[in-house]
Amino acid sequence: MDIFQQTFRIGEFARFARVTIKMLRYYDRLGLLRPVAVDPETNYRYYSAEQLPRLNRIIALKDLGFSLDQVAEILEEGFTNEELKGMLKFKRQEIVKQIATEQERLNLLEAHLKQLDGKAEPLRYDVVVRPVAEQLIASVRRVISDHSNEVGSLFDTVETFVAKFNARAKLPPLAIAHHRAEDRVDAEVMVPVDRAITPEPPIQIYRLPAVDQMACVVHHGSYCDLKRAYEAFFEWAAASEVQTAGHTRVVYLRFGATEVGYHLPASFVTDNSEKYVTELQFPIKKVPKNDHSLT
Amino acid sequence: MDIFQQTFRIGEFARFARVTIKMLRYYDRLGLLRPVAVDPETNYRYYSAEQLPRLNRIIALKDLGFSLDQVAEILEEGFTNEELKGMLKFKRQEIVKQIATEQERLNLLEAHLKQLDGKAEPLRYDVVVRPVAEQLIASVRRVISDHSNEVGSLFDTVETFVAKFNARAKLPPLAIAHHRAEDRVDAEVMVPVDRAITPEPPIQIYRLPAVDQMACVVHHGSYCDLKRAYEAFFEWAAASEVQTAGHTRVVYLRFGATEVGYHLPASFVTDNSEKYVTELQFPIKKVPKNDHSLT
DNA sequence: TGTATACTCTCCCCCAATAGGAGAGTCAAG
DNA sequence: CTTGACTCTCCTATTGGGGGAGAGTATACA
Repeated sequence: MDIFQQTFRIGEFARFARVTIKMLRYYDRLGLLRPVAVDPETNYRYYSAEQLPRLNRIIALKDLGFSLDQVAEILEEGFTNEELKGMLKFKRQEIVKQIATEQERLNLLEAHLKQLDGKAEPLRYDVVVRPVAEQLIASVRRVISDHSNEVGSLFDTVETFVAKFNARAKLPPLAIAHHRAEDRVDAEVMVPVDRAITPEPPIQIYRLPAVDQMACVVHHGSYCDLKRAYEAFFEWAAASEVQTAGHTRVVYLRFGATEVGYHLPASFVTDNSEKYVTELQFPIKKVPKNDHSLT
Repeated sequence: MDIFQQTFRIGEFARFARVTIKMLRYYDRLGLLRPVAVDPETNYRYYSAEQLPRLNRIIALKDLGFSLDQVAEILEEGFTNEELKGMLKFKRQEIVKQIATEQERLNLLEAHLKQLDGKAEPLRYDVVVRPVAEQLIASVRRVISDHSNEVGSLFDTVETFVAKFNARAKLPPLAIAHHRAEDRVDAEVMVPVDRAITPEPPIQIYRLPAVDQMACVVHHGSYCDLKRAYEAFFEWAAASEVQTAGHTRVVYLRFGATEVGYHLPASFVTDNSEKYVTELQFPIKKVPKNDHSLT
């Protein structure tokens, strides 16, 4: 035994390197840092001081945010400096993105706090931001009286048309108010379809575009109270410093005496309104402003 | 069956809510969101549109960074608004801290990139920042000639003294250069002890303070090359925008013909220097500057 | 009425990077 | 020889689900 091959047992080595024993065993198992010797009888691991630089490199890379798999790869493959720089730059992108999400989360939280401020009772509405996929729809658009039940008959028209082709997709019907003025509203009602069927005026078939950032609020109860949901959204939007970026979609998840996705009955106006479930969807974008958080 | 109790199967409900089926089943298992009905024969889960607000609340809270356990707690316990605000503020602290760590990681990465820049061969040294615990040590301090081997005999003195009390802690010996001028250096050599023994001049016993942010560089090889490790650290420090904040500690992990933690032999100067392992420890602090990333 | 297809169920394993602990064996000192 | 500190392997748990197997179910269509 060369005296220079003198070695440490795992606990001592861990103390010197300021890592835990568990980590050393784990790195051994991964093949990241093998002990210089293992007693075949006792399975005791023996480490040498010369392994400290390698361990330090492992920890340095780990601290930079690389996974242990990636660390292993970097240590094994003899990457050139240029390749390494490429990886670091990629990692940097990831971290920047990560910080952005955290910042976003922080904004959400601040908005929530602001909304809570000065209110005694808990919030009734939760605004959730999610991407919404593109969907193929059949629609009809008309200027109607705001307080009539003409919307119901419009839905009836489209649903009947779609039913003829048996092309109803299992998604809820929705509506958009393109323009609103003095009790008149330019409304478009839409019914999802599962394939492109031939349109027949006034019914159109097209793809309702996907929205990446859609703020959604679910309202439960009569339509009379729907404005509360709108108010809740606008309050949230002000606190979150976002703007609407497109038409609001009103999604009818449950209405009248029927579930969404099925044919509308004539009894649309019977007042079972306390059971209605409606989702408001607002496409949003951030209010442009100077952001000091990232370079 | 009341027609208003009409329900969705899990797939349809998942589509409407834009969550995965797996998530719904998982939330069911956690008791976060139970289906309104489960067929006792088939175990099919049936959901109602009225559950969407609750699901949305779950998702909103999750998006704020709460764990599902916490979400469950918030939903079950009827927290007052004040309590909820407290929790949100606590969460905010956590996120701010999280962002700070990510920012720190980013700085590290930038430093690494800068260091890599313009160099062809891979880096020889890795700087690792870690906390170092307080340790009780026996030390002796003297102004000695820089190139003499007086350090060796100083260690010898202290180790011998400590050995008398059998108080040697299993940690490596270290040294600090308090002042250096023209081939003369005011050096203090230290040997860790595991209990307070009575000092005997010139030997002192005291607690070497803990350092929260210690930049560590391990050097492997002859002491002649140790300056390269210093250079590597200072380069890193410049790129990381940190300053040293205290005396540099030189930790002798392997030296001469002996491992650390044991008695120093007289053969200290025999040239087996290519096997030496030395760690330089630099207490650091961040360079104060305006930080726009956090309010 | 049979069948094809889409849907759902439970159960089990997987992810990353460890931490904690059980139960057994080992080392060093007194 | 004993005692206490150390080490070993193996198992479990963490978070928030994803993937898939194998079996059963609902529904539409012929």
